[in-house]
Amino acid sequence: MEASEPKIEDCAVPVTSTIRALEKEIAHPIVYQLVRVDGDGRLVPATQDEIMVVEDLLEDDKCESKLVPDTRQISESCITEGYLLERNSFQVTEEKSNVLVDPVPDLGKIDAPEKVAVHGLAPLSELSNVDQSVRTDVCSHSQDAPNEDAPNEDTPNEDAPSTSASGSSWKPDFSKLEGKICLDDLPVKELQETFKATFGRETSVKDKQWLKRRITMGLTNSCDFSCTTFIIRDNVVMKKGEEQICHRVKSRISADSEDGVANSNFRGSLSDHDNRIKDDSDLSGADVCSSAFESCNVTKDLNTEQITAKRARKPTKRYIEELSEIESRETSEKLALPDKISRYQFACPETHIRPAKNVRSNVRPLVTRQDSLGGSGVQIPFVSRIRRSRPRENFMPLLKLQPSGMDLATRQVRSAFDISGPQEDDKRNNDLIKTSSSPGWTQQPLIPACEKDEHYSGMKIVELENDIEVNDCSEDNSDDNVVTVPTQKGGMRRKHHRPWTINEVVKLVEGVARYGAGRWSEIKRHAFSSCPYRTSVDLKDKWRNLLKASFVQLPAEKGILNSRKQASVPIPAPILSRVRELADMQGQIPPVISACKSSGHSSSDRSVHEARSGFL
DNA sequence: GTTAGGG
DNA sequence: CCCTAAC
Repeated sequence: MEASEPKIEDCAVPVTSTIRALEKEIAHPIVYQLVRVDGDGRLVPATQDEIMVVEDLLEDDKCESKLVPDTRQISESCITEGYLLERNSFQVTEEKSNVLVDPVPDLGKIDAPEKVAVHGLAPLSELSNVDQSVRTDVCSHSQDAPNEDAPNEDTPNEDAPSTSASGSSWKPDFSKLEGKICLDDLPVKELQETFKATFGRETSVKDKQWLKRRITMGLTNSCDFSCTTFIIRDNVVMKKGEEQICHRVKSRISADSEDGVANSNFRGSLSDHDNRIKDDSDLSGADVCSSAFESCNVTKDLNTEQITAKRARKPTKRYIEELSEIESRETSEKLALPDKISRYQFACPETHIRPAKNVRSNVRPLVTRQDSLGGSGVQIPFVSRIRRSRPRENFMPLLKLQPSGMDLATRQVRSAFDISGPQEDDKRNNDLIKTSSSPGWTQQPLIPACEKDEHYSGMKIVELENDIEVNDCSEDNSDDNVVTVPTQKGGMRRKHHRPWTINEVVKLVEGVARYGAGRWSEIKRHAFSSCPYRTSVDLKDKWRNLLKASFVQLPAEKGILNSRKQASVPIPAPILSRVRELADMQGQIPPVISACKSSGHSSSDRSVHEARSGFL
């Protein structure tokens, strides 16, 4: 998708690693450097113009954040740690902590480097080694940091604004973290409190799972927290000393165990992606944190040794859809996406699906994804459950075939009598069948009077048969011209839905008898060479349906045809019997039904292939 | 390209 | 009939 686009930089994913001195008003400005990842992976320092562009973008972004109360929620989905900034003293404002990546370069301005406000976090494994004394310097979330020295633990931010995005002086309050806290044990209210302490804003979310995930993730992603002596394991916040096996635990963020709801869903829908599971033990912080970047080919400098297990199989569309459903369900609780956000999505052009690892961690780096399906290559916010198949290609012929307001049945009836019906190109045989379902008629099905089947001849045939019947048989013998001659429309019209005629059914059944079920190509070649509109898949499908119908109908095997008042073509019972017989021979009989078969056996041996089937 | 199966 | 995974 991406690669197919004529791009200048050969799929380079422009990523900024650092931006320099953009925040003049900040006490301790972040020192970034703006670079662009070149096609070969080199980091190209940004030009002055590019920096200007980014500055503007950041300005916009800041304004935007003020308008959007809960930008952080999005950013959390986008945040990707894994960057160890060069300086050990950096300041991250709320706005700046949002990772805002526009992964799809506007072709019009490819030279402009993509704006990336890097989350000021090193991998947790490293940050946790940071001396606490530098904590406030390292991780203050406030712009002016008035009380950066003493996060007041007695008054846990009761006056903190509900939306901290606009440069509030909120600081995380970890006073609650004295001792162990098991998030699982907390009631919703407590969780909400903890949420507030963690994020500095109120939440009305009652979903415990969601709260726990948010808190865990928030703490894990928080510099402040990681600078403490606490770690998180399995929804339990505990002192580092108490944690024995903390090595990989601290990286697991909130992994499966806590992620009850969502993860179980993932499990269900992902059961075929086995390697997911096996990755379980391999996960490390760097792996988790960098996985998103990894997908973006930015991992060159980052923990590349972790990048090993790749998913072997591409996920199915269904997987993507279900994933989207889960995500949308989660995000729907939070906020409506501002338009701006969509421009800042973090999505990896290389992968329209996220690696499974990302799913498992609660970092949700992809708000949107590349949708290569349907060949559009367009980036869409979510893969909603839209119609999967491509739109009907040639419905114009269909419209032509069904002119005016005449409904199908009427048209068919008319054509049955009126030779000069509008659809002369249609085989009248088709119309014969359809007639049986027409309103005015008794449900007498019209059986093709095939010479070989006396059974059919025994059936009562309605008046109009004689005419049509001939046609039907003619089709049976040499319908090629009729079928193959589509119409004056040019090219063969491939109707998207052409009801199966009895004749075709018979041919199919005979074909199955002759070549065996499953040899659809063979059957198509021989028996349906004159029916180009029946593909082998069609034959298979029809056979499947016949099979089903036959066993449904068999219990009440009247000699009559199914006189159900259905619009579909009723299949004569004898044919169904034969279907069943063939199915029996070919071992296609459902075990349940196989017991009660063999009763109508005799009635079905009328066809030419009866002898064959007999000795078979 | 074909087959099997789900939708 | 469409779509897709597997073969």
